Amino acid sequence: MRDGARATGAVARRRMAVGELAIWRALIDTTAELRRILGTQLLQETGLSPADYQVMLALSEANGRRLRSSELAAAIDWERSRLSHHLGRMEGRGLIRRDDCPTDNRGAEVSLTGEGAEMFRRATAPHMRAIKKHFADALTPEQFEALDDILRTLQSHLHPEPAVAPAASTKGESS
Amino acid sequence: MRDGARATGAVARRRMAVGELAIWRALIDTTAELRRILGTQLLQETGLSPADYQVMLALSEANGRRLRSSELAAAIDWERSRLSHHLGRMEGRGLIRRDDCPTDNRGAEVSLTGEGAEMFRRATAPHMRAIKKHFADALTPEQFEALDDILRTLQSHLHPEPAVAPAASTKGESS
DNA sequence: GAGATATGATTGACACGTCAATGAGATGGA
DNA sequence: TCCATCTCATTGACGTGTCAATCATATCTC
Repeated sequence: MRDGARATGAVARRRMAVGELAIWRALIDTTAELRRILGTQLLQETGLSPADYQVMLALSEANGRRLRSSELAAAIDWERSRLSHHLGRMEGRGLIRRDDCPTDNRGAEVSLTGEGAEMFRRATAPHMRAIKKHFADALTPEQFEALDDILRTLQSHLHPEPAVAPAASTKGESS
Repeated sequence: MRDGARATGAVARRRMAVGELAIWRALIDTTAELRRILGTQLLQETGLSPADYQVMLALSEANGRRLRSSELAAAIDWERSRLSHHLGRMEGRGLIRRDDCPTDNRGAEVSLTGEGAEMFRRATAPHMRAIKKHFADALTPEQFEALDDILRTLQSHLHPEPAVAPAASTKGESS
């Protein structure tokens, strides 16, 4: 009786279990704490905020080490206005440059300055070490495997593949 | 050979594996996306931000439904100045009140207004449904169990228990 | 090629978070 | 009692994030 939904195709109408809610809260709290710890350490040791690092990582991995503003926004999944504000601040600090785009006069091409590239280079190793220390060192290979599986499951739940033949979805999400 | 550290007490000096870094990024990205989705929905459906909700949840669960400002900050793990700013905004919107504390003239006692309590009450069910829909419905009981284990492991790694007899730690963390 | 529309990017207003400084009251020792 | 010191809470400055509005250029259609 406790599970509520029993028939195979039944819509799961039961309320969320208290344990599930507790795990949700633990997930949010723990990841927030990890972000806070690593973000503070990154800023203090390297002068770069996590946002700076994300922008510079995308640029340093880009083809030709430069990206159109909107490509950069897509690469790191930011709103364009957020990126525009942030690039303005980073430009003011001399970390990045914005040049006119040769193929589209509306657009801008963003690239690291020499100083920015050097700062990013120096930030990488300490940041990796911090992730290892506070996150990776904690978990066993089995736990990594389980976490990988969980995250893939959550991602495919958030972004269900558009079925090739959209006849009968067994997900029960719609309706 | 692949694991690098073999001797039982050896300090793990190997670099983080690329797979571990990928899982770290997936963890950060996925939780950020979940927070964004749930936060947007909460705000649009109820007019409360996730921060509002957190404050109001702590107040509604508190003994006597009121808390000293610093107790509230501790309960939700916020800096006091952040809380002070946020309470100022919430007070302006009529969600909470600050009264003088009878036992300590420095302090303030925070409580929900009638309107605030009613807004929180109305926000609860939709928010729980959203967490269920986007998070809880995705995972199997086995995945919940694994996630619970992983989060507990991460927490105890972040906050190692001060050993009763602090003689020889086998953690290998220090020096 | 002229006008409607779409797109790339920026801006302004405002909510939010952090840090350092401050004010105001409690506390404890001479 | 008087003063140093601690704690509670707030404030101001500034960096950050979101939303709606804007501007300029590109593109599409006739």
